[in-house]
Amino acid sequence: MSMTPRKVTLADIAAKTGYGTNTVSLALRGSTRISQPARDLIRRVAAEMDYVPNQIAQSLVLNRSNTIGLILHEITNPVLTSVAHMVQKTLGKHGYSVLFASSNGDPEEELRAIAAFRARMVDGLLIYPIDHSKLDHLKALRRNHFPTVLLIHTDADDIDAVGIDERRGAFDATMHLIERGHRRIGTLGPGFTASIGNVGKLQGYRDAIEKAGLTYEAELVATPFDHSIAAGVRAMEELMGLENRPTAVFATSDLTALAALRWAARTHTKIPDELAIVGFDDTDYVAQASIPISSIHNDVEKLATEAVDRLLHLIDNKETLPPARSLPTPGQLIVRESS
Amino acid sequence: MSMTPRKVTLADIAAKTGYGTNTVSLALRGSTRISQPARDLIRRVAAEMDYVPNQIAQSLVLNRSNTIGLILHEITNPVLTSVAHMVQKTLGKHGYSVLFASSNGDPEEELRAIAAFRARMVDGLLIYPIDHSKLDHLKALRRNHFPTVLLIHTDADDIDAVGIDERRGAFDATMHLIERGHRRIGTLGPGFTASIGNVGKLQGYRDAIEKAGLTYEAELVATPFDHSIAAGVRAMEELMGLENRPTAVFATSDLTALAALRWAARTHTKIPDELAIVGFDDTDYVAQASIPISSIHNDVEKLATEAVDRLLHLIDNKETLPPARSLPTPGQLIVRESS
DNA sequence: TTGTAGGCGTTATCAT
DNA sequence: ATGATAACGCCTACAA
Repeated sequence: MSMTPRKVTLADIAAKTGYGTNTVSLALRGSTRISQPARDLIRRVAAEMDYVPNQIAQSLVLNRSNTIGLILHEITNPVLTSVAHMVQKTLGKHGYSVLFASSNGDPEEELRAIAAFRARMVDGLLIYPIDHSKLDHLKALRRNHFPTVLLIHTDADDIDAVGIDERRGAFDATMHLIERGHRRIGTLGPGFTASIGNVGKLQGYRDAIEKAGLTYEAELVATPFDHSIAAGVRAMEELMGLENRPTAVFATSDLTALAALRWAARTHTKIPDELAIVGFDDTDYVAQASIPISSIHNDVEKLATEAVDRLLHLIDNKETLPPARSLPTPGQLIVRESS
Repeated sequence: MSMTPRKVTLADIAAKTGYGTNTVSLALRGSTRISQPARDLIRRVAAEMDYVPNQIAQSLVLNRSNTIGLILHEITNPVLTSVAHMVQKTLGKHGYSVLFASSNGDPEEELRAIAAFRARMVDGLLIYPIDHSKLDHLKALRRNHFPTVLLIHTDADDIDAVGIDERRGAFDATMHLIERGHRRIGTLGPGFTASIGNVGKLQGYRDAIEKAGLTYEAELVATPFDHSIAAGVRAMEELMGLENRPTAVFATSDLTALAALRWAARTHTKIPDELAIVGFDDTDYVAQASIPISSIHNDVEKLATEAVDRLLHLIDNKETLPPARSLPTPGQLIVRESS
């Protein structure tokens, strides 16, 4: 009957060296209060015994877990994937671990994840919320001095946020199409369903349309029923089946941009002459598509490091609670052959 | 000077209700040892005070954190992203949280992540290791009765593993090309660099070549220098610049398959007549490419749930330490126009 | 320079 | 049915 070997604790080292646990604790943390020889001995023995401080015990007494929570509403999105990656990498350098959860577009799951993380004493939260217009539960966190940074852009001034300025990006993309002479421009979700309040891109599209003196028409807004290319193609069919079909389309994600391209290929529609396409996110897939697609490029690395910096700042100043700051990271339109 | 509100504890509820902390603890956990009225009262008060048990304190005393660690060597890979997503979702249902780290292809980082997670008392580890041939540090975890499941397939019999049978998949993909009449078949990394011992796909390719009585030639193995399509195209140029160029190519990832397709488009090479392509992973991107690409499809959901099940089983039986089991999940070749 | 006592929030054991 | 006490592993304050 084998037993799993118990982890070595401060007490074990104390017993072995003859010092008290607290001397050992101080020595390992390099306190000058402990004599040099004692420190050396203790450290050597600790290394020999393969001692690793129990962070759980540390957390309990220090009231700090060196862990932050990352909640994304969907991990399959390549941009959010990159964000997750950069966040973990950056926080790792600062000695933090990352608890990860995906809310799967379900507000209940989002709440559950927040509760679960708080119960685990996370020091702060980075969250890409499901509904960009329902932020009350997150603002409440801030009011309770719980360090929280949203990974979106928001106009709200009572919550910290670092994120892509989707409205602005959508505006730029649409305006670009208008400048290319298009007067009838469709847009392809997803993200347009009413239940999910992420209307930034739709707003930006509308802003551009109206600024150019064109009229916003609901029939020009198509919403794929899921995140597959197939669904995008189907939505595209609807859009292009209109009596007065658009000559250009702003796709709010690269996946839908590829869907538009796919539809064009199947129907032998010339890109960009008969149909212009602009995407969003600028992934490798659209940049290197059979016809390279124009897209809004976002600096994910910068976004992630700024969000992390902000979060760490909030953690270091959770008592004073610095004024909320919303930092939009502007995207940049990359023009390619598709427009 | 505002203070962050201290979290409510068992003691707070005890004070308010007049019971002892221990009675409160039992009542909240529904012990029948506590009278019905007392339980009701305590639960009501706890709810009113918005009590949430401190899992850190629980972890310390129960010697169990209800947290598992997930370490991937690269999160940008769409398959690993799906795995992460499914793992988190499945474990969430079982009440576990997920600590996530990406090792970025650096063995040191992998070790650091493992240490960091153990210090946080994770109950188990799911890991897609960097080097599939250097598993000693992971086998050591198992020997120490630390529940660990690899997310790869391995022939080793002293470590638990649930993962894609890459060798078999590569074999099937290559054999399919052979059956289509190809005699000179190239293969496109990445994953072939010597430093990273993930040679499963290369082995499978070689197995098929040799089984068919063809000869394995090093010049037919091209390795892109990074994970971009551009790098894949460059590697493809090398491959197709050979004096005796291949008529088919097995791309070990969908991204490189797209790169091959891209190269073909640029050089006006007919697919599949002048060049056949088979990819790996079967993402939406290749299925819906301008020419749909054949690929090895893997059931990520099944893989993730089986890995989680296995891990939970190991956690429940960490003392007895059930015999190691390596469960390959076979991929399925989906034939499309590219071959 | 080192040791002792107390506490972080919870659960388990043993009394009452 | 409920309470007191100790323990998990660590850190801080204070005493020696």
